[in-house]
Amino acid sequence: MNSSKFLTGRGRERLTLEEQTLLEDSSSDVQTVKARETLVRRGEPVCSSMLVVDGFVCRSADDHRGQRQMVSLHIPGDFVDLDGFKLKRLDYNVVAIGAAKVTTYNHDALADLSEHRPRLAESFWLSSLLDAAIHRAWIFRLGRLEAEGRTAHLFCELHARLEMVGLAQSASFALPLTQIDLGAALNLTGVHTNRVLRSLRERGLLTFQNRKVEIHDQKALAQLGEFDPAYLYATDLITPSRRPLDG
Amino acid sequence: MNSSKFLTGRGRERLTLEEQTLLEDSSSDVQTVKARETLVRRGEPVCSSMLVVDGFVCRSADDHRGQRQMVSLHIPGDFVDLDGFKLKRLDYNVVAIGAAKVTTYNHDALADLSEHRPRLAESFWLSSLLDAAIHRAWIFRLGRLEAEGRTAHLFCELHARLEMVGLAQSASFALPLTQIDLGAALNLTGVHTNRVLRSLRERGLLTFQNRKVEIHDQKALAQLGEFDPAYLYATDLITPSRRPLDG
DNA sequence: CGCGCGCTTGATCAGCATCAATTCGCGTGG
DNA sequence: CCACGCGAATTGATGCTGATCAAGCGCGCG
Repeated sequence: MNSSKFLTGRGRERLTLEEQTLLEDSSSDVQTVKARETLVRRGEPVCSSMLVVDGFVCRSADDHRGQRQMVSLHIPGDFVDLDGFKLKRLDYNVVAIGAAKVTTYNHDALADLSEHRPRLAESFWLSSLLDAAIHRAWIFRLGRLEAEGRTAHLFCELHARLEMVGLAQSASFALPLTQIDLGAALNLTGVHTNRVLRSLRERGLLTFQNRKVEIHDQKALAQLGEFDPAYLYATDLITPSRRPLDG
Repeated sequence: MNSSKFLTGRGRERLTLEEQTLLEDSSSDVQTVKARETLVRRGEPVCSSMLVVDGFVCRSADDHRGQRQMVSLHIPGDFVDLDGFKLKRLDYNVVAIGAAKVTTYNHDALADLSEHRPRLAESFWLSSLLDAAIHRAWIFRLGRLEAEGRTAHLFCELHARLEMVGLAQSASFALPLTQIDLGAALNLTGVHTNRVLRSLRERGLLTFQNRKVEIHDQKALAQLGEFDPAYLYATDLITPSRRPLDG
């Protein structure tokens, strides 16, 4: 595997090779974490931030009865808790979904980098802005779509995001979530998630089996989920049409 | 009214007076906008960002049937669309709620400021991070709480945020939302919002009448809404216990 | 003074939760 | 090699939360 691979994503393609290398050199060795492992607990002070190298990691919050709400889902190339760099503690738990690989960046190193390399600081900010945009899409999804639409929308988002970092072959991708995990993201019970998936399968839109998604009718799926990928700012990020603070 | 008043909020109390003045000098004159006015439309290119000076402004996204989902609600001192500075277009509509006053910051001016004043750039980033944290609370609220809890949680959040900028007298504050607006934030119909408000009133928790909220039992309200204000990072922001990048 | 918007209340309906039971796949140990 | 155990998937029956439909009320404003 190309060693610079875990630096792509979230607009970091726009950094110069030197900047990418500088960033990568500040990261720790790659650590492998187990499925369902809680990596950081809500409220704890943090002094480093985590980048997903392989697999999926989510942020979640628990209600009074211990029920989990997934508040975001991160793919390779995503920082999971970059906000900890500025806020020094997290308002969510960080939990691995399936086995995953991560690297960590010490906050001292990040402070050093962002002080001397404004473009790196800028890319951190950009990453946070994309996070927020994705959060807004999740709010929209929970609020305005019903079960099938929510599910369709999430699959469209994941497909689009994975495609941006080269992890989706045309219309299929690996997704190591259980149906209950999916429900925790979509605010559905496991039982109902199962029924929705069956419906989507029977309608010829997609299959989700053996931790693998195959999208059979992307257009219909996007329509059902009212999915408009504009909020992922894909073209803006990958094509550096106009660089900020720089000619 | 103190002219520096509209600079407080979102951690900008931590800036030096000089930095606050510098920022304020970059803003346009205060503009008054009408109730329900759409200030920026989703997808349009933007070249300035807006700070709320007085009143309330929300971000919203519409579904296929034109139904609005409010994705965030901004109070005086909040930037509404600072992400437009980096992303150059918005993934949401900006809509005034009730009459409001705003100032705008030209993106060129912001670029200039953040280039020469890293602490200002940092405060912009921090503001984005708080936005994201609030988004996550909204996701949690929509996902894990039912109607009464959602409503309680939102009122707790608004009370806490308004208190941070000195706009809540102990347990009451102005809130120029209709019940339908509230429903658009909470994902409830106007009819059900009305029933929930009645229930909360009858239980002695709060009243919301004549665009004014009075909280009668804050503790019970917080418990019903499972509200933990940690995600607002209030103490961290107002008490500069440890300044980043600076002694 | 009447029109419209927001608030209020009642009746019915639908989406999804909940409860319950069975099956399937897979790793583990006898 | 097979019995066992456990988590995940699947399916059926029933109930609750909140949507929808409908109607009346209060009040500010043109």
